Amino acid sequence: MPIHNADIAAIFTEMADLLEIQQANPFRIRAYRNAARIVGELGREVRAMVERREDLAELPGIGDDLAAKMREIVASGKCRALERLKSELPPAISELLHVPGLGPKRVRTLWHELEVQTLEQLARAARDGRIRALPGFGVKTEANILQSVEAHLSKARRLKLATAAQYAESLVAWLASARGVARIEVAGSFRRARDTVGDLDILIAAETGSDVMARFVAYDEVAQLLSQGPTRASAMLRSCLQVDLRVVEEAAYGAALCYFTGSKAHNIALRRLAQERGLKLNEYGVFRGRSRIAGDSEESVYRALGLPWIAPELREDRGEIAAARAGRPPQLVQLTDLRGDLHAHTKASDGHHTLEEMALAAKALGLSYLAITEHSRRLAIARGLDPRRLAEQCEEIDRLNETLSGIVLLKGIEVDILEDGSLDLPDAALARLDLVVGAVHSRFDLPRRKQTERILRAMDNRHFTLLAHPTGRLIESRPPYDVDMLRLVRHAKTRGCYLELNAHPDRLDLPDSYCLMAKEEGVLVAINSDAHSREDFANLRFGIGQARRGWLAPADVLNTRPLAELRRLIAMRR
DNA sequence: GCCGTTTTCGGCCCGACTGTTTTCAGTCG
Repeated sequence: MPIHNADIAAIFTEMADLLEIQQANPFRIRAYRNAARIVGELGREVRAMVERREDLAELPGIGDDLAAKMREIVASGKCRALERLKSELPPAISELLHVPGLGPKRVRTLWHELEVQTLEQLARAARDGRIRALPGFGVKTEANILQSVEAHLSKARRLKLATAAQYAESLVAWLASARGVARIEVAGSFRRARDTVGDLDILIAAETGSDVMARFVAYDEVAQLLSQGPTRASAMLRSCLQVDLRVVEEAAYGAALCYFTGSKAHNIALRRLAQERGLKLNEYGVFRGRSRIAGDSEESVYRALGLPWIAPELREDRGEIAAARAGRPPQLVQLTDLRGDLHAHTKASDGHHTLEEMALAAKALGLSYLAITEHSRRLAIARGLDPRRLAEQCEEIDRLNETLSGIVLLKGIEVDILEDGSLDLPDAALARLDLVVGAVHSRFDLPRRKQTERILRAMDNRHFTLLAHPTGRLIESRPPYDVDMLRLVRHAKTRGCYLELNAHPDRLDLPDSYCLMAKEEGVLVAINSDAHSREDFANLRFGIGQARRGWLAPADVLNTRPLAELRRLIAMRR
């Protein structure tokens, strides 16, 4: 069985959970959690690194011990240390840790005193009223546990970023009109533009006497108030989205924004930096002794730590602090840097608007070119084009371009990459297009080597310009197909073609770590809407968010180029 | 378990809220 990074990360996470219940050294536990995160976010396959005999211990946060465990897992699929831990503890007990309100101490007590080892046993013990008698527990805790378990069994999932944005924007509008609110922002993973969001962290700067907390409680989408203090409150919305609200004074707003934006790993690294400088960093500011030396703005906080401001999308402790420290923080691409969009559909296939409607919508967004890329004939369900219909559309585009001003339509196609790596339309049909976007829409189940070679072969076609949604993932619903992305990226480099970052909120594909890989390998990425309607161009902002998470600068993005340069970049390989 | 121009040992981030307590432990972010 080939071992993927996610498998290794899962093993380390489980070890951390079990060690936590065993009340092991907390820093040892953190080392495992840290390692799980590092491996999970690593752009490269650990398996390949092992095969190439690279030194895993060179990864920050990975030492000799964890490197050896990773090699063991790659070689055998197992980790003896985990097997040993599992033999010392009930098999399913780590599930209990994931119940809100239960940490290692309580799980341990439940296990030792009541022999509770599974979620079902936990629910039964709560219903029987046996939990309230335990030391440190009470009637209320018991009721909370029961409710949490039942909610947990019905599983609240993470929301896609675009979905969370809808809930966030209406709640923010409601809160912003409260008395005495000076500033308000959604922090957390939402601000970092993660592709999914577990909860909303809303930060507010307000005068004393503001009624914002009361207004929050009165919000009509609040289903349940989970906790409420003078400065902090949590609620579950009817949409099953949890919202954490925090109110601070303006002088602390920057420090609090920094704190609640995270990530946790980034915050820990910042605090460590503060400590090195003899300072203390918390959500109220940067302190030297008892005096606050920074905190009203994020810039002031970073400055006090000797750093330039770091964009939220970078704050994952993936080297951004070192880069900032060295005076080389990446200049990140912005929505306004985009000059065009290289992937869109019209009524001709499965889109909803006409060529002209799409062109005018793109122009209204400030774009100066738009590639029309319908599906090809193989995708019959989307009314994919055959050579004849494609030729007709090309003529229509030529005619339309004569009347349009301020926007140029490019002739393209989203051609299916067939199972053998050939393209779904003959070369003669592709040759007259401005660009060819290739995409995998079938046989997601091919083994890694075959899937990789399929796409490599497609890139070998001299008309191939751009690989659409390169991993094929659908967020929260379909995993990526198994493919060697590094080989794809390097092949794209040698063949002079490019990768897409599909901005559709269900895709956000390339994922951030592969954006970084493309950047490092010198392959340009096109941030495309894959619009099927006029409204879909708005999704470009989510693509930009993912690109920024992947450290992409304007120069790393294909469609920041003016049209003439874009044509030159596309033509180079032909 | 990791890490290191102060260190190969001894550190490792910090505060709010809840529920259970009579001053604080546990959990969470």
